[in-house]
Amino acid sequence: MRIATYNVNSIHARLPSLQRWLQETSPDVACLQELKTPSEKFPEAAIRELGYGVIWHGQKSYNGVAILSKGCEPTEIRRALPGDPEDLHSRYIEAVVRDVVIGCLYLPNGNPAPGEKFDYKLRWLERLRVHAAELIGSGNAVVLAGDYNVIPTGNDVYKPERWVDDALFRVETREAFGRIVEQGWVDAIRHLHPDATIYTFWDYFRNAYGRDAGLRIDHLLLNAPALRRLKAGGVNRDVRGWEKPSDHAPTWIELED
DNA sequence: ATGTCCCGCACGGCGGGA
Repeated sequence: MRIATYNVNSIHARLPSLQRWLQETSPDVACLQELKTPSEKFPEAAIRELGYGVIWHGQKSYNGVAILSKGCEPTEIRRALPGDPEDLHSRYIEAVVRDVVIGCLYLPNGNPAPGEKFDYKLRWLERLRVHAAELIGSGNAVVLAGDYNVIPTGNDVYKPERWVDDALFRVETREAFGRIVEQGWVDAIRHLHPDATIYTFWDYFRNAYGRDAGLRIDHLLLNAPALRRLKAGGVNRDVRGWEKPSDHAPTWIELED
């Protein structure tokens, strides 16, 4: 069972690339972020034509998340991260696909930091910590996949010294992410490739992809039942080199059925 | 500081977000 996460940076702008990627790699589950569309304009038919069931939670202009599952419908559990009913950003959707609980998340960027946006990011990370604690021991295999907007360590960025004041790499951000991981979650890609340089994002500026000046910010966190089934994982980095790419590349893992 | 892409608004670039 292959599970992928892909920040598309607009589902409409990215539909040709998304279709090509789904056809070429055929993931069983695809978690999408940054749809940038109201729910009613989500291209449901185009997704279903490729053989995927789908649930989504859109928002005009910003954010937006979706879970696609090949050959079946995701069974929705929730479409908001608990803990703040006044937070209306579409940043979280959760479903069961076959026997795996999938949380699809788009964590706030948080820049500029410090500031209100950074405070919101840290509150969101704390809400995720509380919810992750509920999920981890639920008895199911659980995968929390998405754009975390967190660079976990200096090995996950091309020049860490340039990012120390950025909301993606500030100490507060890494510590908040660490408090989630220490519950017993495993960062699947780093677990499989402990010493490799792996990026999932290259910004559109200054030929970042051509220079391989990237960041690793798209993660799949696994609880123990999921980790026991982990076989492989990686990044479809060539997708970042396609015409009209997202600034992120799809990141995937394979679990035993 | 800059760079680029995408959105809405509303048809021409501009502001906001990343």
